[in-house]
Amino acid sequence: MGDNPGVSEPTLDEQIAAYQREFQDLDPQVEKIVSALSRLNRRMNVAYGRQTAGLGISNAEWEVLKALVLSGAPYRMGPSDLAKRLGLTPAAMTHRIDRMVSEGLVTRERDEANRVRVIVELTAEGREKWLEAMRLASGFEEDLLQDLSSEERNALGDALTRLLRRVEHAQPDAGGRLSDLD
Amino acid sequence: MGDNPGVSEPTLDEQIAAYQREFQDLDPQVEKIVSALSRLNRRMNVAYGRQTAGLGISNAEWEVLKALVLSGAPYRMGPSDLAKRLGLTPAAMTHRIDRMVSEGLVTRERDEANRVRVIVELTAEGREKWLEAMRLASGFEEDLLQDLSSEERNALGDALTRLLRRVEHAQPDAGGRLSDLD
DNA sequence: AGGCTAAAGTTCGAAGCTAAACAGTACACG
DNA sequence: CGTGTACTGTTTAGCTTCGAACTTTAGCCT
Repeated sequence: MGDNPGVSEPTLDEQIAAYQREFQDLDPQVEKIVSALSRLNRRMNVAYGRQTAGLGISNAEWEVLKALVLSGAPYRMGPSDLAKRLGLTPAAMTHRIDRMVSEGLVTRERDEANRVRVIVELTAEGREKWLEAMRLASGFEEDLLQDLSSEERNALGDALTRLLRRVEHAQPDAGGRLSDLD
Repeated sequence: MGDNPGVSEPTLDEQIAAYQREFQDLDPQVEKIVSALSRLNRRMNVAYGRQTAGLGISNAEWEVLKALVLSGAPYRMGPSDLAKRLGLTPAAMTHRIDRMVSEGLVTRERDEANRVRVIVELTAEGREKWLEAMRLASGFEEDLLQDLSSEERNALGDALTRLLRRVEHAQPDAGGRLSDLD
């Protein structure tokens, strides 16, 4: 009895057809773009998750490593800045840092110049982990775009940045804590 | 003291420049696409979240409504099928359905033909909520793509579906519960 | 039939997150 | 100076999720 095809993974086109059946005022061209975007992003996150898991770090930890590396040498940030950057509450950041300190990926110390602040700093091991993850990720990304010519890549990048600009302008970040990592 | 620009929201280009500084083997064209994809997706999810919140439902609930509507009339699915569709464990599904039943969005009843199974069915109110959310979402999406010509939209949709096909082939869904909604 | 295996859904305990209350520190201003 | 105000990071309580054990039912196999 078990097999029930079509439930767990409808094709993109099937899905769009279903949407049109249920909601006529839908531009299939628009919906195709939006659905593909969403789906693509999710698959990619799964792929990243597997790669980082293979290195013994979680996706969450990888995000912290990325933020620290992107901040540039000497790879230091305060917990609140990290939290803003990752789109988390400071509370969540506290726990994440706890974990990462105990795993030797970062250190945490008080800022002697301003004793309210805490400095989270990447360790050599953390940097190494980031590098390994980065190698895997960039390989995967290169692979993903393999079918697109350089012109197509340019056009794609251009279209996406235009969409991004639009969504960023349209929404003045009312909530406060919206920006986050990629 | 407070203001610390550049920490909470680096420009896409700034970010890519930083990546290149730290990791030379990186194709900026590729990274631009990937970063824009990720960022764009996140902003869109935030926007969806606000819209559904305005309707009194959570993003999580909206996903369930979408899955049910997409399944077609009579808008019924089992909890496990829903869970697979949304990429959740059955345990999480149980609780979500509890909530939605108590809010009148769906009903839950045993399948008399096969008493192991449970049937989750959309209520009229649930369908109405879906419709309202859909109207908002499609308006937002139309707005988002406003700057792109029809040719550009076609090219974008085409490029994205090609990427999607590639990522779906490259990863044979080894984990089992990977597919989910958009 | 009688029992074995498989599957659906729920329940239980642990992990991670959020929002809100709570400290501790620095700076401004009377 | 000393007090008020703002800001940083941690703690606490509640919610959602996951992984795994458990219950109930269905179908198979001698």
